[in-house]
Amino acid sequence: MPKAKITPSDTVNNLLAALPTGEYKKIEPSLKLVELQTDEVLWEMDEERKHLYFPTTAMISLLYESEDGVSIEVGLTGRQGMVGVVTFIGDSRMAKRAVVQTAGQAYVMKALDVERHFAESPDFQDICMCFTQTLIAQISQNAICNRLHTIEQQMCRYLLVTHDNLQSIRFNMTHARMASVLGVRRESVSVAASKLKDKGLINYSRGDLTLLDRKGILANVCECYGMVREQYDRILSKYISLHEDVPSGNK
Amino acid sequence: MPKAKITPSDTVNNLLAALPTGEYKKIEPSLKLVELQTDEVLWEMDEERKHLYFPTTAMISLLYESEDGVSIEVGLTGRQGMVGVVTFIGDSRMAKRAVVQTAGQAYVMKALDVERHFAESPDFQDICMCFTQTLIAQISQNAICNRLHTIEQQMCRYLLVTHDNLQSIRFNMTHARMASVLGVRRESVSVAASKLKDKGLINYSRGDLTLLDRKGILANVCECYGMVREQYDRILSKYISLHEDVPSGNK
DNA sequence: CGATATATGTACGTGACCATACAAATTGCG
DNA sequence: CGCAATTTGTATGGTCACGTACATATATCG
Repeated sequence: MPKAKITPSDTVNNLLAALPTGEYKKIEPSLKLVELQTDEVLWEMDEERKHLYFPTTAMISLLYESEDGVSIEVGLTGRQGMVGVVTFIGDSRMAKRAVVQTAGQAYVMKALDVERHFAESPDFQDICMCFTQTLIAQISQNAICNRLHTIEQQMCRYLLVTHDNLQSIRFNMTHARMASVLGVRRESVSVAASKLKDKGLINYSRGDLTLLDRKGILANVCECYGMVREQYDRILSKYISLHEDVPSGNK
Repeated sequence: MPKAKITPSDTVNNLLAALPTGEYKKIEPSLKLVELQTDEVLWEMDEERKHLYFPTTAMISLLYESEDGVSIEVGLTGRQGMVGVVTFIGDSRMAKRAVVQTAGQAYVMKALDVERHFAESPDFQDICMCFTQTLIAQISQNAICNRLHTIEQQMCRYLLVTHDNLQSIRFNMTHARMASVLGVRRESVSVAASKLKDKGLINYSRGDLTLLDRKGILANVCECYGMVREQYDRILSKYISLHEDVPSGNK
Protein backbone atom coordinates (compact mmCIF):
# COMPACT_ATOMS: atom_id res chain seq x y z
CA MET A 1 0.00 0.00 0.00
CA PRO A 2 1.45 3.35 -0.99
CA LYS A 3 2.08 5.98 1.63
CA ALA A 4 -0.81 8.42 1.71
CA LYS A 5 -0.93 12.13 2.18
CA ILE A 6 -4.32 12.42 3.75
CA THR A 7 -5.65 15.95 3.56
CA PRO A 8 -9.41 16.54 3.52
CA SER A 9 -10.51 19.11 1.02
CA ASP A 10 -12.67 21.50 3.03
CA THR A 11 -11.21 23.46 5.89
CA VAL A 12 -14.15 24.19 8.18
CA ASN A 13 -14.52 24.33 11.94
CA ASN A 14 -18.01 23.40 13.03
CA LEU A 15 -18.14 25.80 15.96
CA LEU A 16 -17.08 28.77 13.88
CA ALA A 17 -19.47 27.73 11.15
CA ALA A 18 -22.26 27.66 13.72
CA LEU A 19 -21.94 31.36 14.48
CA PRO A 20 -24.61 33.61 12.95
CA THR A 21 -23.18 35.34 9.89
CA GLY A 22 -23.13 38.74 11.54
CA GLU A 23 -21.26 37.47 14.57
CA TYR A 24 -18.79 35.58 12.46
CA LYS A 25 -18.00 38.68 10.44
CA LYS A 26 -17.07 40.43 13.67
CA ILE A 27 -14.53 37.84 14.80
CA GLU A 28 -13.26 36.86 11.36
CA PRO A 29 -10.50 39.51 11.31
CA SER A 30 -9.03 37.94 14.43
CA LEU A 31 -8.75 34.49 12.87
CA LYS A 32 -5.67 33.26 11.13
CA LEU A 33 -5.45 29.92 9.32
CA VAL A 34 -2.32 27.98 10.18
CA GLU A 35 -0.80 24.66 9.21
CA LEU A 36 -0.06 22.24 12.06
CA GLN A 37 2.41 19.38 11.84
CA THR A 38 2.11 16.01 13.54
CA ASP A 39 3.71 16.05 17.00
CA GLU A 40 3.76 19.81 17.04
CA VAL A 41 3.29 21.00 20.61
CA LEU A 42 0.83 23.88 20.90
CA TRP A 43 1.88 24.43 24.48
CA GLU A 44 3.70 22.66 27.24
CA MET A 45 2.48 21.96 30.75
CA ASP A 46 1.95 25.10 32.82
CA GLU A 47 2.93 27.29 29.90
CA GLU A 48 0.78 30.33 29.40
CA ARG A 49 -1.89 29.91 26.76
CA LYS A 50 -1.62 32.74 24.28
CA HIS A 51 -3.97 31.35 21.64
CA LEU A 52 -7.27 29.64 21.10
CA TYR A 53 -7.33 27.10 18.27
CA PHE A 54 -10.26 26.04 16.10
CA PRO A 55 -9.04 22.94 14.24
CA THR A 56 -10.42 22.29 10.79
CA THR A 57 -8.52 19.35 9.34
CA ALA A 58 -6.14 18.84 12.27
CA MET A 59 -6.69 16.67 15.35
CA ILE A 60 -5.27 17.77 18.67
CA SER A 61 -4.77 15.84 21.91
CA LEU A 62 -4.92 17.25 25.40
CA LEU A 63 -2.37 15.27 27.38
CA TYR A 64 -1.78 14.97 31.07
CA GLU A 65 1.60 13.74 32.07
CA SER A 66 2.29 11.47 35.02
CA GLU A 67 5.37 11.69 37.16
CA ASP A 68 7.21 8.88 35.41
CA GLY A 69 6.78 10.51 32.03
CA VAL A 70 3.78 8.55 30.79
CA SER A 71 1.38 10.86 28.97
CA ILE A 72 -2.32 10.15 28.80
CA GLU A 73 -4.87 11.83 26.66
CA VAL A 74 -7.77 13.40 28.52
CA GLY A 75 -9.30 15.13 25.52
CA LEU A 76 -9.28 14.85 21.74
CA THR A 77 -10.51 17.62 19.51
CA GLY A 78 -10.82 18.36 15.82
CA ARG A 79 -13.23 20.34 13.68
CA GLN A 80 -15.96 19.69 16.24
CA GLY A 81 -14.25 21.68 18.94
CA MET A 82 -11.68 24.19 20.09
CA VAL A 83 -8.40 23.95 21.95
CA GLY A 84 -7.35 26.31 24.71
CA VAL A 85 -10.50 26.97 26.74
CA VAL A 86 -8.40 28.34 29.59
CA THR A 87 -7.85 31.46 27.49
CA PHE A 88 -11.33 32.41 28.65
CA ILE A 89 -11.50 30.41 31.90
CA GLY A 90 -9.42 31.04 34.97
CA ASP A 91 -5.80 31.95 34.72
CA SER A 92 -4.54 30.78 31.33
CA ARG A 93 -2.22 28.13 32.70
CA MET A 94 -2.87 24.45 33.11
CA ALA A 95 -1.04 21.20 33.72
CA LYS A 96 -1.68 19.89 30.24
CA ARG A 97 0.13 19.65 26.97
CA ALA A 98 -1.63 20.05 23.65
CA VAL A 99 -0.11 18.00 20.85
CA VAL A 100 -1.10 17.69 17.22
CA GLN A 101 -2.08 14.09 16.51
CA THR A 102 -3.06 14.49 12.88
CA ALA A 103 -1.46 17.18 10.78
CA GLY A 104 -3.82 19.69 9.23
CA GLN A 105 -5.11 23.21 9.53
CA ALA A 106 -6.63 25.26 12.31
CA TYR A 107 -7.82 28.80 12.85
CA VAL A 108 -5.99 30.64 15.61
CA MET A 109 -7.16 33.55 17.73
CA LYS A 110 -4.93 35.49 20.07
CA ALA A 111 -5.88 35.35 23.75
CA LEU A 112 -6.38 39.12 23.83
CA ASP A 113 -8.82 38.92 20.94
CA VAL A 114 -10.59 36.04 22.62
CA GLU A 115 -11.14 38.20 25.67
CA ARG A 116 -12.52 41.03 23.58
CA HIS A 117 -14.88 38.92 21.45
CA PHE A 118 -15.93 37.05 24.52
CA ALA A 119 -17.18 40.30 26.02
CA GLU A 120 -18.66 41.68 22.81
CA SER A 121 -20.32 38.67 21.19
CA PRO A 122 -22.85 36.76 23.30
CA ASP A 123 -23.05 34.00 20.69
CA PHE A 124 -19.31 33.53 20.64
CA GLN A 125 -19.24 33.47 24.41
CA ASP A 126 -22.09 30.98 24.62
CA ILE A 127 -20.51 28.63 22.10
CA CYS A 128 -17.24 28.77 24.02
CA MET A 129 -18.99 27.97 27.29
CA CYS A 130 -21.12 25.22 25.82
CA PHE A 131 -18.08 23.61 24.28
CA THR A 132 -16.35 23.80 27.64
CA GLN A 133 -19.21 21.82 29.08
CA THR A 134 -18.87 19.14 26.41
CA LEU A 135 -15.15 19.05 27.14
CA ILE A 136 -15.82 18.41 30.81
CA ALA A 137 -18.17 15.63 29.76
CA GLN A 138 -15.50 14.15 27.53
CA ILE A 139 -12.81 14.24 30.21
CA SER A 140 -15.18 12.76 32.78
CA GLN A 141 -16.10 9.92 30.48
CA ASN A 142 -12.42 9.26 29.89
CA ALA A 143 -11.99 8.81 33.62
CA ILE A 144 -14.65 6.10 33.64
CA CYS A 145 -13.43 4.52 30.47
CA ASN A 146 -9.92 4.21 31.88
CA ARG A 147 -11.22 2.39 34.89
CA LEU A 148 -13.75 0.05 33.29
CA HIS A 149 -13.07 -0.72 29.67
CA THR A 150 -10.60 -2.75 27.67
CA ILE A 151 -7.93 -1.41 25.39
CA GLU A 152 -9.79 -2.76 22.38
CA GLN A 153 -12.92 -0.83 23.35
CA GLN A 154 -10.96 2.34 23.94
CA MET A 155 -9.24 1.97 20.61
CA CYS A 156 -12.58 1.70 18.86
CA ARG A 157 -13.67 4.85 20.62
CA TYR A 158 -10.58 6.68 19.51
CA LEU A 159 -11.13 5.59 15.92
CA LEU A 160 -14.72 6.75 15.91
CA VAL A 161 -13.96 10.14 17.45
CA THR A 162 -11.18 10.66 14.95
CA HIS A 163 -13.49 9.67 12.12
CA ASP A 164 -16.16 12.09 13.34
CA ASN A 165 -13.72 14.96 13.40
CA LEU A 166 -11.65 14.22 10.33
CA GLN A 167 -14.57 13.01 8.23
CA SER A 168 -12.15 10.63 6.59
CA ILE A 169 -11.89 6.88 6.98
CA ARG A 170 -8.17 7.00 6.52
CA PHE A 171 -5.53 8.69 8.60
CA ASN A 172 -2.01 8.35 9.93
CA MET A 173 -1.71 6.51 13.23
CA THR A 174 0.98 4.11 14.34
CA HIS A 175 0.51 1.62 17.15
CA ALA A 176 3.13 3.46 19.17
CA ARG A 177 1.24 6.75 18.84
CA MET A 178 -2.05 5.12 19.76
CA ALA A 179 -0.40 3.52 22.79
CA SER A 180 0.98 6.84 23.87
CA VAL A 181 -2.37 8.62 23.87
CA LEU A 182 -4.20 5.72 25.50
CA GLY A 183 -1.51 5.46 28.15
CA VAL A 184 -0.83 1.76 27.47
CA ARG A 185 2.01 -0.34 26.01
CA ARG A 186 2.60 -0.42 22.29
CA GLU A 187 2.39 -4.22 22.36
CA SER A 188 -1.10 -4.11 23.84
CA VAL A 189 -2.20 -1.86 21.01
CA SER A 190 -0.71 -4.22 18.43
CA VAL A 191 -2.67 -7.11 19.89
CA ALA A 192 -5.93 -5.16 20.00
CA ALA A 193 -5.37 -3.75 16.52
CA SER A 194 -4.71 -7.12 14.96
CA LYS A 195 -7.93 -8.43 16.47
CA LEU A 196 -9.86 -5.60 14.80
CA LYS A 197 -7.99 -6.32 11.60
CA ASP A 198 -8.92 -10.02 11.78
CA LYS A 199 -12.55 -9.04 12.23
CA GLY A 200 -12.27 -6.99 9.06
CA LEU A 201 -13.11 -3.72 10.82
CA ILE A 202 -9.92 -1.86 10.05
CA ASN A 203 -6.80 -2.21 7.98
CA TYR A 204 -3.40 -0.70 8.58
CA SER A 205 0.20 -0.78 7.60
CA ARG A 206 3.04 1.24 8.97
CA GLY A 207 1.00 4.12 10.25
CA ASP A 208 -1.55 4.21 7.47
CA LEU A 209 -4.87 3.27 9.04
CA THR A 210 -8.20 2.74 7.28
CA LEU A 211 -11.64 2.32 8.81
CA LEU A 212 -13.34 -0.46 6.86
CA ASP A 213 -16.53 -1.06 8.81
CA ARG A 214 -17.80 1.76 11.00
CA LYS A 215 -20.91 -0.17 12.07
CA GLY A 216 -18.73 -3.08 13.09
CA ILE A 217 -16.57 -0.80 15.18
CA LEU A 218 -19.67 0.67 16.79
CA ALA A 219 -20.55 -2.87 17.81
CA ASN A 220 -17.24 -3.18 19.65
CA VAL A 221 -16.96 0.23 21.28
CA CYS A 222 -17.98 0.90 24.87
CA GLU A 223 -20.89 3.17 25.69
CA CYS A 224 -18.50 6.04 26.42
CA TYR A 225 -18.45 7.04 22.77
CA GLY A 226 -22.19 7.39 22.56
CA MET A 227 -22.45 9.16 25.91
CA VAL A 228 -20.00 11.89 24.98
CA ARG A 229 -21.50 12.34 21.58
CA GLU A 230 -25.03 12.58 22.89
CA GLN A 231 -23.92 15.26 25.32
CA TYR A 232 -22.15 17.12 22.54
CA ASP A 233 -25.15 16.96 20.25
CA ARG A 234 -27.56 18.01 22.96
CA ILE A 235 -25.53 20.87 24.40
CA LEU A 236 -24.62 22.32 21.04
CA SER A 237 -27.89 21.46 19.33
CA LYS A 238 -28.95 25.09 19.30
CA TYR A 239 -26.04 25.76 16.98
CA ILE A 240 -25.25 22.54 15.20
CA SER A 241 -27.67 20.24 13.43
CA LEU A 242 -27.72 16.72 14.79
CA HIS A 243 -25.77 13.87 13.29
CA GLU A 244 -27.06 10.33 12.99
CA ASP A 245 -25.22 7.13 13.65
CA VAL A 246 -24.96 7.39 17.42
CA PRO A 247 -24.69 3.86 18.71
CA SER A 248 -26.74 2.33 21.46
CA GLY A 249 -23.48 1.43 23.11
CA ASN A 250 -21.83 -1.76 24.28
CA LYS A 251 -20.17 -2.39 27.56
CA MET B 1 -15.37 2.41 69.85
CA PRO B 2 -18.57 4.41 70.22
CA LYS B 3 -20.39 5.64 67.17
CA ALA B 4 -19.47 9.24 66.45
CA LYS B 5 -21.50 12.15 65.31
CA ILE B 6 -18.85 14.08 63.50
CA THR B 7 -19.84 17.68 62.95
CA PRO B 8 -17.13 20.33 62.67
CA SER B 9 -17.93 23.48 64.56
CA ASP B 10 -17.40 26.21 61.98
CA THR B 11 -19.56 26.36 58.90
CA VAL B 12 -17.47 28.21 56.33
CA ASN B 13 -17.00 27.84 52.61
CA ASN B 14 -13.56 28.94 51.50
CA LEU B 15 -14.67 30.36 48.16
CA LEU B 16 -17.39 32.48 49.70
CA ALA B 17 -15.01 33.56 52.44
CA ALA B 18 -12.55 34.65 49.74
CA LEU B 19 -14.93 37.24 48.32
CA PRO B 20 -14.19 40.86 49.23
CA THR B 21 -16.54 41.97 51.97
CA GLY B 22 -18.46 44.31 49.71
CA GLU B 23 -19.05 41.66 47.10
CA TYR B 24 -20.07 39.11 49.69
CA LYS B 25 -22.66 41.48 51.14
CA LYS B 26 -24.23 41.69 47.70
CA ILE B 27 -24.69 37.98 47.24
CA GLU B 28 -25.37 37.12 50.88
CA PRO B 29 -29.17 37.60 50.60
CA SER B 30 -29.23 34.89 47.92
CA LEU B 31 -27.55 32.31 50.13
CA LYS B 32 -29.43 29.86 52.28
CA LEU B 33 -27.77 27.45 54.68
CA VAL B 34 -29.12 23.92 54.38
CA GLU B 35 -28.47 20.61 56.07
CA LEU B 36 -27.48 17.72 53.78
CA GLN B 37 -27.81 14.06 54.70
CA THR B 38 -25.49 11.26 53.65
CA ASP B 39 -26.60 9.68 50.36
CA GLU B 40 -28.83 12.63 49.60
CA VAL B 41 -28.92 13.16 45.85
CA LEU B 42 -28.61 16.82 44.85
CA TRP B 43 -29.57 15.94 41.31
CA GLU B 44 -29.83 12.97 39.05
CA MET B 45 -28.21 12.47 35.67
CA ASP B 46 -29.49 14.86 33.02
CA GLU B 47 -31.74 16.57 35.52
CA GLU B 48 -31.82 20.34 35.30
CA ARG B 49 -29.57 22.07 37.81
CA LYS B 50 -31.58 24.61 39.71
CA HIS B 51 -29.03 25.39 42.43
CA LEU B 52 -25.39 26.07 43.08
CA TYR B 53 -24.03 24.63 46.33
CA PHE B 54 -21.18 25.92 48.48
CA PRO B 55 -20.48 23.11 50.96
CA THR B 56 -19.19 24.06 54.38
CA THR B 57 -19.11 20.90 56.47
CA ALA B 58 -20.56 18.55 53.84
CA MET B 59 -18.64 16.57 51.21
CA ILE B 60 -20.22 15.98 47.83
CA SER B 61 -19.30 13.55 45.05
CA LEU B 62 -19.79 14.08 41.36
CA LEU B 63 -20.57 10.67 39.95
CA TYR B 64 -20.66 9.39 36.42
CA GLU B 65 -22.62 6.26 35.88
CA SER B 66 -21.67 3.50 33.48
CA GLU B 67 -24.18 1.47 31.54
CA ASP B 68 -24.15 -1.48 33.90
CA GLY B 69 -24.94 0.73 36.86
CA VAL B 70 -21.43 1.15 38.26
CA SER B 71 -20.93 4.70 39.45
CA ILE B 72 -17.54 6.33 39.54
CA GLU B 73 -16.58 9.56 41.16
CA VAL B 74 -15.04 12.13 38.85
CA GLY B 75 -15.01 14.96 41.36
CA LEU B 76 -15.10 15.45 45.12
CA THR B 77 -15.86 18.77 46.71
CA GLY B 78 -16.26 20.22 50.16
CA ARG B 79 -15.60 23.61 51.73
CA GLN B 80 -12.85 24.20 49.19
CA GLY B 81 -15.22 24.27 46.25
CA MET B 82 -18.71 24.54 44.82
CA VAL B 83 -21.10 22.07 43.25
CA GLY B 84 -23.16 22.82 40.17
CA VAL B 85 -20.87 24.77 37.86
CA VAL B 86 -23.21 24.09 34.94
CA THR B 87 -25.58 26.63 36.42
CA PHE B 88 -23.26 29.20 34.90
CA ILE B 89 -21.76 27.11 32.08
CA GLY B 90 -23.62 25.79 29.10
CA ASP B 91 -27.09 24.46 29.37
CA SER B 92 -27.63 23.42 33.00
CA ARG B 93 -27.90 19.73 32.30
CA MET B 94 -25.19 17.11 32.54
CA ALA B 95 -24.73 13.36 32.69
CA LYS B 96 -23.67 13.36 36.31
CA ARG B 97 -25.19 12.74 39.68
CA ALA B 98 -24.21 14.72 42.73
CA VAL B 99 -24.40 12.74 45.96
CA VAL B 100 -23.65 13.77 49.53
CA GLN B 101 -20.80 11.63 50.86
CA THR B 102 -20.46 13.20 54.26
CA ALA B 103 -23.45 14.80 55.90
CA GLY B 104 -23.13 18.43 56.81
CA GLN B 105 -24.10 21.91 55.75
CA ALA B 106 -23.91 23.91 52.56
CA TYR B 107 -24.97 27.28 51.29
CA VAL B 108 -27.35 27.15 48.34
CA MET B 109 -27.97 29.74 45.65
CA LYS B 110 -30.75 29.52 43.11
CA ALA B 111 -29.70 29.27 39.48
CA LEU B 112 -31.49 32.52 38.66
CA ASP B 113 -29.57 34.33 41.37
CA VAL B 114 -26.34 32.76 40.16
CA GLU B 115 -26.99 34.22 36.73
CA ARG B 116 -27.65 37.65 38.15
CA HIS B 117 -24.65 37.77 40.50
CA PHE B 118 -22.49 36.34 37.77
CA ALA B 119 -23.29 39.34 35.62
CA GLU B 120 -23.09 41.90 38.40
CA SER B 121 -20.11 40.80 40.46
CA PRO B 122 -16.80 40.36 38.60
CA ASP B 123 -15.19 38.80 41.66
CA PHE B 124 -17.94 36.25 42.04
CA GLN B 125 -17.72 35.45 38.35
CA ASP B 126 -13.96 35.11 38.45
CA ILE B 127 -14.02 32.82 41.46
CA CYS B 128 -16.62 30.64 39.76
CA MET B 129 -14.54 30.41 36.60
CA CYS B 130 -11.30 29.78 38.43
CA PHE B 131 -12.92 27.02 40.43
CA THR B 132 -14.22 25.52 37.20
CA GLN B 133 -10.67 25.34 35.99
CA THR B 134 -9.55 23.54 39.13
CA LEU B 135 -12.46 21.16 38.68
CA ILE B 136 -11.30 20.35 35.16
CA ALA B 137 -7.84 19.73 36.57
CA GLN B 138 -9.30 17.42 39.20
CA ILE B 139 -11.35 15.42 36.72
CA SER B 140 -8.41 15.14 34.34
CA GLN B 141 -6.14 13.87 37.07
CA ASN B 142 -8.80 11.33 38.01
CA ALA B 143 -8.66 10.01 34.47
CA ILE B 144 -4.93 9.42 34.78
CA CYS B 145 -5.18 8.06 38.27
CA ASN B 146 -7.75 5.50 37.17
CA ARG B 147 -5.43 4.25 34.48
CA LEU B 148 -2.13 4.18 36.35
CA HIS B 149 -2.46 3.88 40.09
CA THR B 150 -3.40 1.21 42.58
CA ILE B 151 -6.48 1.15 44.73
CA GLU B 152 -4.36 1.74 47.81
CA GLN B 153 -2.90 4.90 46.29
CA GLN B 154 -6.30 6.15 45.24
CA MET B 155 -7.68 5.49 48.68
CA CYS B 156 -4.92 7.55 50.23
CA ARG B 157 -5.77 10.35 47.85
CA TYR B 158 -9.41 10.19 48.78
CA LEU B 159 -8.56 10.32 52.47
CA LEU B 160 -6.32 13.35 52.04
CA VAL B 161 -8.82 15.28 49.94
CA THR B 162 -11.54 14.54 52.45
CA HIS B 163 -9.28 15.64 55.27
CA ASP B 164 -8.43 18.89 53.46
CA ASN B 165 -12.07 19.70 53.01
CA LEU B 166 -13.51 18.49 56.28
CA GLN B 167 -10.58 19.64 58.39
CA SER B 168 -11.25 16.68 60.60
CA ILE B 169 -9.26 13.47 60.95
CA ARG B 170 -12.39 11.49 61.61
CA PHE B 171 -15.36 10.90 59.40
CA ASN B 172 -17.93 8.32 58.39
CA MET B 173 -16.91 6.06 55.54
CA THR B 174 -17.60 2.38 55.08
CA HIS B 175 -15.57 0.17 52.76
CA ALA B 176 -18.64 -0.28 50.60
CA ARG B 177 -19.06 3.46 50.18
CA MET B 178 -15.39 3.94 49.37
CA ALA B 179 -15.61 1.13 46.81
CA SER B 180 -18.60 2.74 45.21
CA VAL B 181 -16.91 6.10 44.65
CA LEU B 182 -13.65 4.56 43.49
CA GLY B 183 -15.50 2.26 41.12
CA VAL B 184 -13.97 -0.92 42.52
CA ARG B 185 -15.13 -3.92 44.56
CA ARG B 186 -15.76 -3.62 48.26
CA GLU B 187 -13.36 -6.51 48.88
CA SER B 188 -10.52 -4.68 47.17
CA VAL B 189 -11.10 -1.72 49.45
CA SER B 190 -11.09 -3.96 52.52
CA VAL B 191 -7.72 -5.38 51.51
CA ALA B 192 -6.22 -1.96 50.85
CA ALA B 193 -7.72 -0.50 54.01
CA SER B 194 -6.39 -3.26 56.22
CA LYS B 195 -2.93 -2.69 54.78
CA LEU B 196 -3.12 0.97 55.77
CA LYS B 197 -4.40 -0.08 59.18
CA ASP B 198 -1.49 -2.49 59.61
CA LYS B 199 0.92 0.32 58.77
CA GLY B 200 -0.71 2.37 61.51
CA LEU B 201 -1.83 5.10 59.12
CA ILE B 202 -5.55 4.86 59.72
CA ASN B 203 -7.99 3.17 62.01
CA TYR B 204 -11.58 2.26 61.34
CA SER B 205 -14.52 0.27 62.52
CA ARG B 206 -17.92 -0.07 61.00
CA GLY B 207 -17.91 3.17 59.06
CA ASP B 208 -16.04 5.24 61.60
CA LEU B 209 -12.71 6.15 60.03
CA THR B 210 -9.82 8.02 61.66
CA LEU B 211 -6.68 9.39 60.03
CA LEU B 212 -3.81 8.58 62.37
CA ASP B 213 -0.75 9.60 60.36
CA ARG B 214 -1.23 12.15 57.60
CA LYS B 215 2.46 12.25 56.72
CA GLY B 216 2.49 8.47 56.42
CA ILE B 217 -0.46 8.61 54.06
CA LEU B 218 1.28 11.29 52.01
CA ALA B 219 4.13 8.81 51.63
CA ASN B 220 1.75 6.28 50.10
CA VAL B 221 -0.37 8.49 47.87
CA CYS B 222 0.27 8.92 44.16
CA GLU B 223 1.38 12.24 42.75
CA CYS B 224 -2.20 12.98 41.65
CA TYR B 225 -3.05 14.43 45.03
CA GLY B 226 -0.24 16.95 44.94
CA MET B 227 -0.85 17.85 41.30
CA VAL B 228 -4.49 18.75 41.85
CA ARG B 229 -3.74 20.62 45.01
CA GLU B 230 -0.94 22.63 43.45
CA GLN B 231 -3.27 23.63 40.63
CA TYR B 232 -5.94 24.59 43.11
CA ASP B 233 -3.57 26.65 45.20
CA ARG B 234 -2.06 28.37 42.18
CA ILE B 235 -5.29 29.18 40.36
CA LEU B 236 -7.09 30.42 43.44
CA SER B 237 -4.03 31.98 45.08
CA LYS B 238 -5.32 35.47 44.33
CA TYR B 239 -8.19 34.73 46.67
CA ILE B 240 -7.08 32.05 49.08
CA SER B 241 -3.89 31.99 51.11
CA LEU B 242 -1.70 28.99 50.45
CA HIS B 243 -1.72 25.87 52.57
CA GLU B 244 1.36 23.91 53.49
CA ASP B 245 1.81 20.18 53.53
CA VAL B 246 1.72 19.52 49.80
CA PRO B 247 3.63 16.33 49.23
CA SER B 248 6.35 15.77 46.70
CA GLY B 249 4.31 12.80 45.49
CA ASN B 250 4.90 9.12 45.01
CA LYS B 251 4.16 7.06 42.01
C1' DC C 1 21.88 -2.78 -3.53
C1' DG C 2 22.82 -3.17 1.31
C1' DA C 3 22.49 -1.02 5.82
C1' DT C 4 19.74 1.20 9.09
C1' DA C 5 15.62 2.92 11.11
C1' DT C 6 10.83 2.30 11.77
C1' DA C 7 6.72 -0.43 12.43
C1' DT C 8 4.55 -4.52 13.77
C1' DG C 9 4.06 -9.51 15.64
C1' DT C 10 4.54 -12.77 19.44
C1' DA C 11 5.66 -14.99 23.72
C1' DC C 12 6.35 -15.70 28.82
C1' DG C 13 6.13 -14.72 33.54
C1' DT C 14 4.09 -11.34 36.93
C1' DG C 15 0.82 -8.36 39.32
C1' DA C 16 -3.52 -6.08 40.13
C1' DC C 17 -8.00 -6.55 40.18
C1' DC C 18 -12.25 -9.15 39.28
C1' DA C 19 -16.24 -12.47 40.29
C1' DT C 20 -17.78 -15.36 43.52
C1' DA C 21 -18.27 -17.48 47.83
C1' DC C 22 -18.46 -17.66 52.58
C1' DA C 23 -17.07 -16.64 57.51
C1' DA C 24 -16.71 -13.65 61.43
C1' DA C 25 -17.69 -9.67 64.09
C1' DT C 26 -20.47 -5.87 65.53
C1' DT C 27 -24.70 -3.25 65.86
C1' DG C 28 -29.61 -2.42 66.18
C1' DC C 29 -34.07 -3.84 67.25
C1' DG C 30 -38.14 -6.45 68.74
C1' DC D 1 -31.62 -11.45 75.32
C1' DG D 2 -31.84 -13.32 70.71
C1' DC D 3 -32.25 -12.51 65.87
C1' DA D 4 -31.40 -9.97 61.74
C1' DA D 5 -28.89 -6.57 59.29
C1' DT D 6 -24.64 -4.39 58.51
C1' DT D 7 -19.77 -4.29 58.18
C1' DT D 8 -15.47 -6.40 57.56
C1' DG D 9 -12.09 -10.41 56.63
C1' DT D 10 -10.42 -14.01 53.63
C1' DA D 11 -9.88 -17.38 49.90
C1' DT D 12 -9.88 -19.30 45.01
C1' DG D 13 -9.60 -19.12 40.25
C1' DG D 14 -9.74 -16.21 36.15
C1' DT D 15 -8.68 -12.14 33.15
C1' DC D 16 -6.44 -8.16 31.52
C1' DA D 17 -2.62 -5.62 31.00
C1' DC D 18 2.20 -5.06 32.32
C1' DG D 19 7.44 -5.58 31.76
C1' DT D 20 10.64 -7.67 29.11
C1' DA D 21 12.61 -9.86 25.35
C1' DC D 22 13.12 -10.87 20.76
C1' DA D 23 11.62 -11.77 15.79
C1' DT D 24 9.95 -10.11 11.44
C1' DA D 25 8.69 -6.96 7.92
C1' DT D 26 8.72 -2.70 5.43
C1' DA D 27 10.52 1.83 4.28
C1' DT D 28 14.41 5.03 3.73
C1' DC D 29 18.76 6.47 2.51
C1' DG D 30 23.63 6.42 1.26
